[in-house]
Formats: sequence, C-alpha cells, structure tokens
Amino acid sequence: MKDDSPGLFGPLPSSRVVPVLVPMPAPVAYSYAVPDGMPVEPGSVVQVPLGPRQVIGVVWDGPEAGSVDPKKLRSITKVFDCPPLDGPMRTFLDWVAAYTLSPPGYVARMALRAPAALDPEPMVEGFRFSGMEPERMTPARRKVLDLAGDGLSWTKSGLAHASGVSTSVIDGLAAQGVFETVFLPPPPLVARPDPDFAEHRLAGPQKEAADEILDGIRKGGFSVALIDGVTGSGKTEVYFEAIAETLRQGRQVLILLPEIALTANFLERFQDRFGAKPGEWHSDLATRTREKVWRQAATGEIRVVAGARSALFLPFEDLGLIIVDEEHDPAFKQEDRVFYNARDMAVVRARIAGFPVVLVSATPSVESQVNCQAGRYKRIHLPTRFADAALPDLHLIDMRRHPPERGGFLSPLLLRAVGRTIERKEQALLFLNRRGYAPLTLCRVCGHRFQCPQCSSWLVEHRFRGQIQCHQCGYSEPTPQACPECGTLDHLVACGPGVERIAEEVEKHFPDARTLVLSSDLGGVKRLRLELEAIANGEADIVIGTQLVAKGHNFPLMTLVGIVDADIGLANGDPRAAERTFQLLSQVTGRAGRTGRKSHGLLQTFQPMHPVMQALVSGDASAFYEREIAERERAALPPFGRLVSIIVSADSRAEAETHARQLRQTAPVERDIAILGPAEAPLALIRGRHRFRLLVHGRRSSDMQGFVRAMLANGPKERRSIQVQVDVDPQSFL
DNA sequence: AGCACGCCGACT
DNA sequence: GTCGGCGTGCTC
Repeated sequence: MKDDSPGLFGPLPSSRVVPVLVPMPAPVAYSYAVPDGMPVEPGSVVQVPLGPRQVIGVVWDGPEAGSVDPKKLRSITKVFDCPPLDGPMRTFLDWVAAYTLSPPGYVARMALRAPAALDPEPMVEGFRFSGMEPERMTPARRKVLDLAGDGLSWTKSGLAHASGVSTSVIDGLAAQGVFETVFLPPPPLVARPDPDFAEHRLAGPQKEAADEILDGIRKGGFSVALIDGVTGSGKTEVYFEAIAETLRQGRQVLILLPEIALTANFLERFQDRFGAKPGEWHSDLATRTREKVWRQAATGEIRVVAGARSALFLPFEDLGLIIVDEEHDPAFKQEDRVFYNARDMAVVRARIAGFPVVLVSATPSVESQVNCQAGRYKRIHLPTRFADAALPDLHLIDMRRHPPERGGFLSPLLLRAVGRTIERKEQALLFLNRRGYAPLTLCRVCGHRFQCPQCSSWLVEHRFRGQIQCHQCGYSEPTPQACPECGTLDHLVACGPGVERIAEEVEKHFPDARTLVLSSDLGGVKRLRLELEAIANGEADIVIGTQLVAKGHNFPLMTLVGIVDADIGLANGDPRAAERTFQLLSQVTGRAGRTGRKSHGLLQTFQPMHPVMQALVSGDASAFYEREIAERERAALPPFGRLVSIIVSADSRAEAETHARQLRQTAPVERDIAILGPAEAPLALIRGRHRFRLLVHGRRSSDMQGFVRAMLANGPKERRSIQVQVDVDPQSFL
C-alpha cells in the first residue's frame, strides 16, 4: 500500500528535503522530502502530493524553507524523465515572477504546460537487417534489402514506403529472422532545418543589415537589435540569416510571432529557406503535438520553434537566439494570471542566458524607439521595398469637404476610386475596424439605446445573423422589432457603420461587383482561409474587412485600399491610441501594392492635420514618433514612467502593508508603491490619474479584481481610466 | 487554483 | 426532511 501521509509511514528524519514550486498561488516554494535514491536536483520536474491530488512541480533552488512543520512534510511521488530546467531558465522564471508580482508557481507552470510530455515518448518499433539472407529471394524482397542491407534501422512503414512494397513483405522477412526488431527513438516532429538550404543572396541595405546582425551573433553574448523597415523591405530575409548563423553555431532559435501571424504562409517561407518547417507552438495545437514540441525543444531535437507568446517559456536545451517579429503587436501581452509582455520578457531571458535578441517591426513600438535612442538597442533600418513591390501612395480624404451622401459613409471620392479600380479588373479593399452592421441602435421615438444587461456597453446589431450582440461580454439576443422601452414598432434606427453596413452601401453603388465581407465573427478559420484563397485567385472585386485583414495575409491583386474611418480609435482615452492607429493603418495599407502595379490608399478622416494622418501620407513617421515620445515623457508613461504598483487589500490595510514590505524587499525592479483600502482603490483608479498595472492583493483577490474592474467599466464617463498592464521597459532595470 | 467543510434558503 | 448556494480555510 502506498502511503505518503506524514507520521507513522512518513519520511524518515534523515531524508533530504527540497523546495518544490507547485502550481498554486503560494508566495514561496513548498518543502518536500526526497525518497532515498530518488535522483533529484534543482530544476527536476516532479510529481508531488498536494492536498488531495497529485500535481506537477519543479524542484527549486536554495536550501529548504526551514520553518515547515516536519509533520506536514510529504514525499515527492516521482521524478519525470525529462531534462531538468537549467539554471538560467530558473533564474528567468524567478525574475518574471518577481517582476510581474505573480506567484512563482504560476510562472513555473507556464514552462510545464504539456503534462504528458514529461515522460519520454514511447519508443517506436523498428527493423534492422540481421545479416541473414532470406531463403527465397523475390523482386520485392530484393528491393527491401537493397535499402536496408547496410544495417541501418527502419520503421516498418518507412521501409515499405521507401522500397515501394507492402508491409507484408517486411513482415515475411522479419518472420524468417532476416530482420531483427529494434526500438528506435520516436521520429522528430520536424526535420532539421539546414542553414545553407537555400541561402538568399542579399544585397544593398539588406546585406548591410544582415552583416550587422551577424556580427553581433558571431561575437556572442547578449545584445538587442531592432530591425525596422516598411512592409516588403525584406526584414524576414534579414532575420533568416541571423537564424542560419545561430543554427550553424549549433544552437536553438525561437521565433515569437503574434498568434495570428503564425500562418501557413510564414511556415512555407521558412521551409523554402531552411528546407524544413520550424516546430510550431500556439494555443490551438493538438495536445499530442504540443507535448511533442515541448519535449523535443527540451531535448534539442527541434532546432527552431515558431510560436506565440507562451513559447517564450519553453525549456529549450540550448537557446541561442530569439526573434520577436511584429514586435509592436499588443498580442504579445498576456493579461490574465501572469501579466507579461513576451517581447520584454524575451529581452530578459536573453540577458539572463547571454544570447542576442532581434526585434522586428515595420512600425516599432515607442518603447523600442526609445531604447534605440538610448543606445540600449541597436537600430537596423531597412529603407526600401525591394523587387517590384511598391508601397501604395496614400492620400487623405477630408470628410468635412467631401461628405458622403445622406445615410452613407463612403465619400464620393472613395466611391469613384473603387469604381475605377474594379473597371480595371483590379481589387479594392475597404477597411473598417468595426464588426457588425451598426455599433449602436436607438429608438427614434423615445431615444432608448440598446445596452448590454450584463456590462452596459452598447449592443451591436449584426444584420447577417439577425442579432444584437455585446462585443464586451458576448451577450446576444435576436434583433427586436419594437422598442422595449416604449413599445413603438419599426422606429429603431441604426447609428454609425460596421462592415456589414458598408457592404450594403457598396452593393448599392456597385450591384454587379463581387463583394465579400471578412470579419472574425463570420465563420471559422477554415472559411477564412478559403475566402482568402478566393480573393488571391481574383474571385472577389471588393473586399470589406475588419482588423483581421491587417495581419499575415497579403492580397496580391489589391491595388486600392480605402480606410473608411481612419479616426476610429484616436480618441478612446488610451495613451497608446495614436500609436496603435498608426501601426494598424500602416499595416492595412501595406497589405496592398505587391503586384508591381501602381496602388493607392485613401484614408477618410475628419482630422487631416492629425499627426497620425500626416505621418501616414508623408511616409515619414519620425516626427510622429518624436511627438509620441515627448508626450510619454511628459505624462511619465511607459517607457519613461516609474513602475507603480498599487496594492489593494481585500482584507485589511495591515495586510496590504505587509505585502508592500515584502514587495520592497523582493522585487527585482524598484517601484513606487501605493497602498489603498478596498473602498478607496476604485475611486483612485476612476479618477484616472494613474495608469498602472492593477494589483490586488488579499485572499479573494480575483473577486476583488473583478469588483474593481466592474466599477471601472460601469463608471459611465470614466471607463477609459482602466489600464491593466505595466510596460515599463525591463531592460533599463536589468 | 482546487477542494473540503460548513452554514442558510427552496425543493424532490 | 434534503440539495446546493458560496464564504472560509488549507494545501509542504
């Protein structure tokens, strides 16, 4: 009988005791006894009893946390047969936990997110030529022995396939003892990428950029480079050279991408260059595959992983380079449980382990711009588009001077441009970052506005589905005919445009054109892929799309991009609003114009003099960035502001004080600490004077956080004051 | 986080 | 009379 309870059958007093991080919000590692003879070292992945269940934990550093009641001590159940997390990895996880003020157990869990991968994959049965000739030789048997006669091991299906015979031939030979059974390590998930498979011949600025980066890689050690250049300037080719060089050094590479950019297209490009696909890591990976990727990254079989932000926590055997593509993308932020920005934490991981990082973006974040100016990051600028790709000419349409006709949202100028484009049998893209038909519905009789009963944001009409939906919480109901307030029938009026409404307007003006709406709420990934393919094949004339057209996909036949409302998002109170708008619109307009034909972008705006609009049409963003940097500095926002932590206690102020004291002692980064009681915290936040990561301490902290958030969301005028992330550049604290 | 224990309201 | 809500406490 197994008994791990303390006491009579508990661990002997002489047993070794080690700290173990368990997946629980405890502030420290727990202590466990090591059964005699169990091979356990810091970093070992183990299974331990925790309360009524068995959980996965990691043996951590340092002496045992002395003050545990020995009666409570329980024993490690088993050690998994996988490589222990190495020292730099443990330092990294500790650092992230301390910086983000997250329980270390949670951070460690992010590195162990592949439960069944912890034991080795089962061996695969294989066959090896035993040296004995079969009694009777047949043509099929001959073919098999021609291949396998050199004594190498084959899997049954592999050998059958390679020699063009059926597996029964192999079975027959095996039965006679011609083959002996051997057990082979499971085949690697992906082939080894070859750094010299199809080397691009780089020239000009690309060559210079690549040389500069290779220089850093050859020197070794930590460094950060930022490659910046417009869409199509060849950034990918440049960082592929960095990857090749790292592979030649025999080290592993991680490419971080926003999830949505992890497309088949990207993987193919990688394969074209390196002759094999990289390992993939993202949220909707099949469990089995996920486990394999985890393990093979840990054992070093996989040399390159391309992954979304969580791939940063994979336990590579010998990581030598991280690429962060689309470095500015907000998708690198995780905003639940452990709050982190994978771009910044990648820099930290590289610093700790001593290898280079390459950040890549056509529209770098303000933080990275500042780091370049400060000399912390090396800026590598790629000035031109190469080959036949030409950026579209961008022009503004001043909506005050060229208003749309009544009830419409497209100005005559834009409509005319669309008309000319489809006459030439080219494609036009209309971009509006708003799903549905109309963002607000109201009753013309009593003025009632349709609001979400759960979170009070406006309900968005989706005419295709006959529903009104809340984009905040997902609530939906069938579109009503009558006003629920005054009961009047057919006097509900849609206010403002969504993509569906733009499609309606387009169809009215161009009834013969083939229009297509691309929106994340219309069908799944599969449908989207088919639609993108159809567009690439010229099966649509006018595409109307939301944000999802901005990323990952190119539209080779597109020669006109119309931005329906370039001002959306400029005035939402987010200090990053202008930066985001600039980045988004740059990206959308960059989707077009790869045909070699002349292409255009038209941006409808009410604020033609706005710095974002000026930066877009002039093609020179430097003035815009200078202004953003100055604004951030003035407002003490990231990357200049000090790190502020607000401690809200769900219990008592005394408890919050204790947390603050601990924080001052243990946090790796100096920060200002404000202590607020449960009553005052929401008020302080609502006044909107601070923008900081909201930290709520105390037992029921998750409830408390929900409460504070709800207060913020419901404060009718002040919802803009919510901001739940610290983006202070960790580099400056290292 | 999970999970158990424990105490009060509406149901077979 | 019980089932089940979530408030509180505990896990080496």
